[in-house]
Amino acid sequence: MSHVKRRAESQRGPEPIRRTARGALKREKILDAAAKVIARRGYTGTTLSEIAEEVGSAGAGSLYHHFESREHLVEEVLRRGVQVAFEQSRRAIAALPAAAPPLERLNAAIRAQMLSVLVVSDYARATGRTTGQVPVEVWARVNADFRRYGRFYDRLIAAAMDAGEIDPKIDRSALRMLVIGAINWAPEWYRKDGTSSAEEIADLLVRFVTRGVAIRKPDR
Amino acid sequence: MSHVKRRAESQRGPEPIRRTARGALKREKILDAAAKVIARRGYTGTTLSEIAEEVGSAGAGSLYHHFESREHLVEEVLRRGVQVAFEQSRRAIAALPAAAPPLERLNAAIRAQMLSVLVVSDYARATGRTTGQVPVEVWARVNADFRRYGRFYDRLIAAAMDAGEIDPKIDRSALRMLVIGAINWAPEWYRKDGTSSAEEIADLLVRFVTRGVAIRKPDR
DNA sequence: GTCTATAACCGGATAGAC
DNA sequence: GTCTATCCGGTTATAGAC
Repeated sequence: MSHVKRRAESQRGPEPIRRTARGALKREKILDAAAKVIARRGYTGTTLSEIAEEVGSAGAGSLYHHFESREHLVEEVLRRGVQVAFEQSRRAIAALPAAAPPLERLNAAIRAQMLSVLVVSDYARATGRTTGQVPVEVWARVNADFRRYGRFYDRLIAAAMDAGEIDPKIDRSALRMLVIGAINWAPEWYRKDGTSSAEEIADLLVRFVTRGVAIRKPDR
Repeated sequence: MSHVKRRAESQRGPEPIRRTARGALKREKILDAAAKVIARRGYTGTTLSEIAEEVGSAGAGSLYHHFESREHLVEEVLRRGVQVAFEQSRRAIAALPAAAPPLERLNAAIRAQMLSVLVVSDYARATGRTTGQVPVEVWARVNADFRRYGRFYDRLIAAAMDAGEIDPKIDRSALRMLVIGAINWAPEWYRKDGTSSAEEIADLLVRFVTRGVAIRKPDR
C-alpha cells in the first residue's frame, strides 16, 4: 500500500488484487464475460456460475480473486457501459464538420448510441438493459456517470432548440428518455438476420426525431 | 369436476383450486399484488415472499393454494397485461369518429398503450417490463397473445401506409418495435410529479412518430 | 494465482397442523 | 382454506489445497 495506491481506488472504491499483467488480462476476460451474460440475462438473472462458464476456464468462486463481490463486478460493467456509449457519441460528433448544426450533432449522438447498444459493445447493451434493476447501493455509486451522460444529451437538445431547430416547447427530459427507451429496448428485438440492419434502425430513429414517418400533405 | 369444467382450463392449462367466491376474490388480490411486484422488480427479481407480503395477510407458501407454481402465477399476470393494453387500444380506436383516417387510429393506439403502462394498469406495466426475461417455457405459452397484439399494431401501420399517410418504404416491424420500446421503457423514468404528465408524454411520442420534433424550415 | 470443497443463506415448493 | 415448518436446490462467498 502507501504511495503506489491508485487514484481510481480512492475515487470509486477498491479494485482488489491486480498485481500482474497476466492477472489484469484475466480480469478483462472476466469483465467481458460478465458484460455478455448481463446483456443476455439482465442484472437479477445473472449468476456468477454463468459468468465463470462464459470465461471458459474457471469455476464459480474463482472470480473472487479478481473482484471483491458480485456487486463490484457488475458495477464496473455498468460504468464501462456508459463510458463506451459516451465515447462513441463524442467520437461521432467529432467526426462531423465543425460547422455542423446542433440538430445534426444530436442525430449523430443518437445514431452512435443505438449502434453502441446493437453492435459495438456488450457493455453498452448490458448497461442499457440493467438500469432500474440494480440495488440502490450499486446505483448510488454509478449514478454520477449516468447523470453526466444525461446532461451531455440534454445540452445537445438544448443547443438544437436555441438554434431554432427543435420546438422549444418540448420537454427536453421526456424527449431524451423516449429516445433512450427506444434504444435500450432495441436489443430485445433486433436480429442480425432481420429485415433492417442496425444502421437502418438507427436512421429510422433519427428520422423520428427530425421529421417523423408521416408523409406531409403537399400543401397546407 | 366433470361438466362444470371451464373452457379456459382446457385451453390454457389448469387454473387450480378456485371453488368459492371468496377464494376467487383472494385469487384476484394475489394477482394484483403479483402484478405490482413484477412491475417493480421485473421477472427475475420477483419473489413469492414479496408478493405474499404485498397481499398483506399471507405467508409465502400460502399462494400455492391458488396457483400451481410461481410460473403459472406470472404467466397469468403477463396474459392479463397484454389483454389490458390491447383492450385499451381497441377502446380508444372505437371512440374515434368512424371516418377517422388510419394514421389517427394508429396514434390513438399508441396513446392508449402509453397510458396503459404509465397510469392504468400494473399488469400492463409488469408485462412491458418482463418481456425477454421470462423462461422460454412460459414465453411459449403467452407468445400467441403477444403476437396477436403485434399483428394488430402492424395492421394499423399497414393501413396508414396504404392510405398514403405513412412512408411505405419504412420497415413496419422496426417502426413498431421502436415505439413499443419507448413505451415499455417509460415507467422506468416517469414520475407523477415530473415536468410532463402521462398524457403529455403520450402526445409527445405520437408527435415524434408522425411529424418529429424538429421545426421545418419555412421553405425548401 | 488458480481451482475445488464447502459453509451460510435464500427462494421455491410440499406436507400437514389447525 | 389458511398458515407454519420444513425440504431441496441453487447462489454467493470463504477456506484452504495445489
